Amino acid sequence: MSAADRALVAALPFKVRTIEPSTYMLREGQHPTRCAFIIEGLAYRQKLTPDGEREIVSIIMPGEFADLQNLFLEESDHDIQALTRLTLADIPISALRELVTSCRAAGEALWIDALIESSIHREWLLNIGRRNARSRLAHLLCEFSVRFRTSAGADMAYELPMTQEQLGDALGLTPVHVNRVLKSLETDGLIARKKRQVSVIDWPRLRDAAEFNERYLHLAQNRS
Amino acid sequence: MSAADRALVAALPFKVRTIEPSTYMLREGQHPTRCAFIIEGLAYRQKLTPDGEREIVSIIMPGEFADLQNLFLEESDHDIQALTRLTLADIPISALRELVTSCRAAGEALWIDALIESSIHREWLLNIGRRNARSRLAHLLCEFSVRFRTSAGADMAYELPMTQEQLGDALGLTPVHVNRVLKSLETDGLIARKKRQVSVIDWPRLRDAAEFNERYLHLAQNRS
DNA sequence: TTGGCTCGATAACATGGGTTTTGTCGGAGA
DNA sequence: TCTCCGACAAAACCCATGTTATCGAGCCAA
Repeated sequence: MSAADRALVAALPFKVRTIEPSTYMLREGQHPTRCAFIIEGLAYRQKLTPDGEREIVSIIMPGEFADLQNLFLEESDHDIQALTRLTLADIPISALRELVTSCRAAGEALWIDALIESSIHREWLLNIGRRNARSRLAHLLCEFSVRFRTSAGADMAYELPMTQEQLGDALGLTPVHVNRVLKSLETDGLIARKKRQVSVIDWPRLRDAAEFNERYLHLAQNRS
Repeated sequence: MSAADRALVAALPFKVRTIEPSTYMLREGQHPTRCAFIIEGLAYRQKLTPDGEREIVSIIMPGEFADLQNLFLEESDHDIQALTRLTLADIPISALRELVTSCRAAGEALWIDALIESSIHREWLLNIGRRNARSRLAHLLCEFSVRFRTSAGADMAYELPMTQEQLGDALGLTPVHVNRVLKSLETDGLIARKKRQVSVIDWPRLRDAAEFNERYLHLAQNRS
C-alpha cells in the first residue's frame, strides 16, 4: 500500500465505541448509514424464521468489518449482534464507499474480505448440509482455532465464547445434542474442557473428524 | 451509467462459447485466469467432502458472473459445473479487475452481485439449518420461481432443470426423501408436475410453507 | 431388437438427532 | 447466608429423515 493510500485510509472519519454482549448492532430490514470495524471482541450474524428459530450464519472476528454488505445493498437481510463485550470503530458508509472507489489497494482489501466471507458461508453450507453432528462441531472448533490464531495469535487452547445453545444455532442442532457431542469429543480425547475453556488435545484427530481443510479461509490473502 | 462507462464495458475482450451439461467450468484448487459471464442456461457451485458427498451451494442464473470470487482470490474453493447446456462469455480476469477499479458504475454493479450472492448463501444456511424438508424444498421452489421470473420473464410454471438427486444435494436431503416431499407437495395441491416441469399451483400456500420472504434477493438492486 | 444407462417411484427398515423433563452447579445480588 | 437465574447435564422416548433395495419408464447406441 502506497503512502498516498495510507493517508487516505488514515483520513477516514471514525468513532470508537464499546458495547455490551448481546446488544444489536444492526437489525434485519434496517438501512444503516455507518459500518462497524471490529477492534476487539466477537460478534455474530443471525437470521430468524417467522416462528422464532434462529440460525447463526457467521462469526465476526477482530480485524473484520461487521457489515460490508451495507456498503452497496440498501436493506439489511440479517441481524448483527455482539457476542462478547465489543470495541469497534464506526465509519460512515459514504466515506467507506468513497474510499473503495478511489483507493485501489483499500478497495481490493475490502473485496477480499467480502469474498472470504462468502467462501466461509459455502463451507458452512457443506458442513450443515452434509456432515453429521460430530463432524460439524469438530469443524467449527477447528475453524475457531485457526481464525483465533490468525486474528489474535492465540494458542491451540482458547476461550470458547459461546453457550451450547449458540453453538447449536450455528450448527443447526439443539443445545441438548451439542452437549452430547461435546461430551463424546471430550471422552474420546480430542478436546478438553474446563468451564467454557476449550482446548484442542489431539489436533490431527480433531481435524480428521471434521474433515477440516483450511483452504476455504484463504489465509494467504487474509492480512492486508 | 455514463457513455464513457458504457464504452469501457463494451471494450472488454471476451469470447463466447457453448458447453454441454455437467462439464466442469472450474475445479476446487485451480487458479483461473478467466471469468465466465452466463448468457444462457444454468450452472451450479458444489463442494465435496473427502468421502464424496456433495453439497450444491448455489445456482447461477443467466446474467450473472460465474466466478467473481476469482477476481481477487487466488485459489478456487469450490467447483462450478454446467447444469444445462450453457452459453457464456469468457472474460480475462485481468481485464475485469481493471474495469472494477477504473469504472465506478461497473465496480458497484459487481459489488452488488457479489453481495447478493452472499445474502443468498445466508438464507440457504437458515433454510438448511433450521427448516424441515418440506419447508426447505418449498423455499427452493419459491426462490427459483422468483429468480427465473426476473432473469427470464417466465411465468409461475417453469422447467425445473434438476434431478431429484441434485435437489437433495442442494438441500442436504437424500433423493428418496426429496421424492417423498415432492409428492406430498403435489397431492396437497401446492404444485403440479409433469415430467420435470414444475408449476406453482397455489403460490400463497407454497410461500407460507416455505416461510418465503424475498427480501434476501435484494431485487430492487438486482438489475444494473 | 437388445442391452445398458439414468432417473424416478415406492417399500421396509434403521437411526441420528429432536423433544421433554428433571436435576445440578455456580455466580450475582440482597 | 439465602435465593434466583442461566448454563450445563442426563435420561427416556419418538419421529423425521436416512438406508437399502427393487422395479419400471424412457432414452440411446449398437
